[in-house]
Amino acid sequence: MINITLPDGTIREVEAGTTAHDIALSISEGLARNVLSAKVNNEVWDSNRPITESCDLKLLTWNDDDGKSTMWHSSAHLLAEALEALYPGVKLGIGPSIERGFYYDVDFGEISFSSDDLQKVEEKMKELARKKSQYIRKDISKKDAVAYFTKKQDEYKLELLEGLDDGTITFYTQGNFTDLCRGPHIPNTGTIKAVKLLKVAGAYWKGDVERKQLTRIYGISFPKNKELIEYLEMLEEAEKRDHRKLGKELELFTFSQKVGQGLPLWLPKGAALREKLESFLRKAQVKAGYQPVITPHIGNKELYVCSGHYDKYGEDSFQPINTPNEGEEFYLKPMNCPHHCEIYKAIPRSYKDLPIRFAEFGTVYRYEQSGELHGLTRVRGFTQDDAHIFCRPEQVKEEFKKVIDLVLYVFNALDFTDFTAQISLRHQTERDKYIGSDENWDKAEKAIIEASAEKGLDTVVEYNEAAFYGPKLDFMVKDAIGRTWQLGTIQVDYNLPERFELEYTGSDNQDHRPVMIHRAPFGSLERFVAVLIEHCAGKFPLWLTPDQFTILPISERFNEQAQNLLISLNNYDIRGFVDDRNEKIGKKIRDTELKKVPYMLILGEKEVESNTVSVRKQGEGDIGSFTEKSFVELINNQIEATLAQ
RNA sequence: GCCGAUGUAGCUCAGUUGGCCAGAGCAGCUCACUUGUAAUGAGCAUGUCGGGGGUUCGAAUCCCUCCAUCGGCUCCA
Repeated sequence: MINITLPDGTIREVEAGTTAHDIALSISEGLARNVLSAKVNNEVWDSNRPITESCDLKLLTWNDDDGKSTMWHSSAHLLAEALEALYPGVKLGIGPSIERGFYYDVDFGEISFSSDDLQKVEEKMKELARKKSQYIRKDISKKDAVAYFTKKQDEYKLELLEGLDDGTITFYTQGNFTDLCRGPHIPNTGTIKAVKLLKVAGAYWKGDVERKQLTRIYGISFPKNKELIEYLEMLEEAEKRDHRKLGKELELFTFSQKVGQGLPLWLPKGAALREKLESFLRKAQVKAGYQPVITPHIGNKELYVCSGHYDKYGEDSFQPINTPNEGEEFYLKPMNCPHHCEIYKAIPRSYKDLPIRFAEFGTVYRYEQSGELHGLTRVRGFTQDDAHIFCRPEQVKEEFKKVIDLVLYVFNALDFTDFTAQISLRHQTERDKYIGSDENWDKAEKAIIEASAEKGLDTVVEYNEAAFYGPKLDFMVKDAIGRTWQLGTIQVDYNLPERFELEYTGSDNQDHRPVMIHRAPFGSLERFVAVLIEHCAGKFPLWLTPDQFTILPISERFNEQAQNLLISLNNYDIRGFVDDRNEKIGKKIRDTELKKVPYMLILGEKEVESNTVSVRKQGEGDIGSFTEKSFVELINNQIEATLAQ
């Protein structure tokens, strides 16, 4: 007999060889039906794999991430089975589950496979799923495994086998398909009730640019069709919110082939939005003790040789700018920090001066690969809300806390309420790949962890995710439809102070090296605006939106009064315009609704006589008549409520 | 950069067995109406059919090439 400890602490004494499925069945039949896999001592197992020793056991269903992964991994196998049935002779790479769904990498040989073919494969998968074929696990010797795939002429699986030790190899079979796989899998294909193949893409074998490119087929599956429909609706919603689409519709930004790939052009409304964001942060930064600095868009090659960026990225940068002076080369600035280091060096610094915080909305240029460019989220010229804090090692924690406050203030004002902070630390054992003393690293890592805890952040710690020059804290933000974006970042840097030989005079009258902190609450304005657009579906917070109201005269007769009202409202520092087109009021309202302008002020005979305006709220409708003053109050109160704290 | 797909008016899209001056809706312009809470009506105009080259009597349509965009891969200081 062995003891199985369940998550609630209860212990079940059962015979060795009992399966997780048996345990589930002893609890309820419904549970047993829903169990996809099980966690045995923290390792995910097939639910029908015999348990031979006492252990902790957690049954996994669709509600567990590990349960979902099991299902998706099994779906990948089902995809492979369908592909083999339809395209005999295809060679298979790997087919894992991913964050949302699964994929399989396939070598179709001479056959060209495109998205038009997905439907057919999907149908085959559904047909195979209905057979409820069991996923059967089998231990196999390396020799037999190699023999199997040699016969099948699948060089990819053979290559995978090379990296595996004899005695650890398992095969899984369902229906007519057998795959090299460590598992685990769901009990049978019948659980896969709904499946959708989403896209086809190229992917390098083993992620290596030098290797062959395989065809990757992405898909997702669910235990209920309803969930698939909901998922597809979510994708549709994401498409509607796409910042590239909304950016065009709302006239925020554009791109021009003539100007160049990946170089965004901000239209007046987009520029207004962005300036609003900048001045918002600028104000907050002044309060937090930052000093604005300004640096040029290019820098001498020597600057980047000193910073180390030339060595690392020189080849992949925009090509150098040459001057009539032979041998003189300038580069478009890819980073602001080297410039800021030189500002730090311009004046001798005392320990009493620290921390020093230099802030700049610095536009930088990076030659991103053409295939990487994507709307505003990945561009070749962008503006960072950059700042560098130079401080003493013992000040790192306090500075971190201040930066966290600033980031939280920004997120709150923009309605990003759901986020976690990722603390990226060194690899736990391999320490030689980092620059800086162990002592300083320990100090900084401890400072980040403590600062995050003291600020009550919801954190996850990731080892081996630190930059080579220091640990960092990244903010992972969930948007309105559940997608995660990495926005703000705070990074400790020991490298640049070293390379630029930055110093300050300590109380001991000796020279000391300051610690540098890079931080950017937005990251880049371009990327941030993109995320913001998708988060709020183009309906920006009132304080930020380019046009807060539109004045809609009932007929041309009231255009003049409308203009006067506009001038008057502009005096209160609120923004809007008059729709003086010769159109019916219904048409003007419709157009304004579609432009997502928050307030519409309707002005006709009634209003002129009573010296009021009728106010209509976007998405809600008529909210009654207001005097000019009460409307201004309405707007200002709403803005204050968002920005206060 | 790589694999695959796409590129027709400002926008969304129709138009391929190669063949009359390349089409529609919306937006735009003109005129009429002077309008009361999500589309007033009539009329007008709109294109190097992504660029270049080729095949052909004839190309938006077929071929080559370049560019851009989209989906991924790789990359992301």
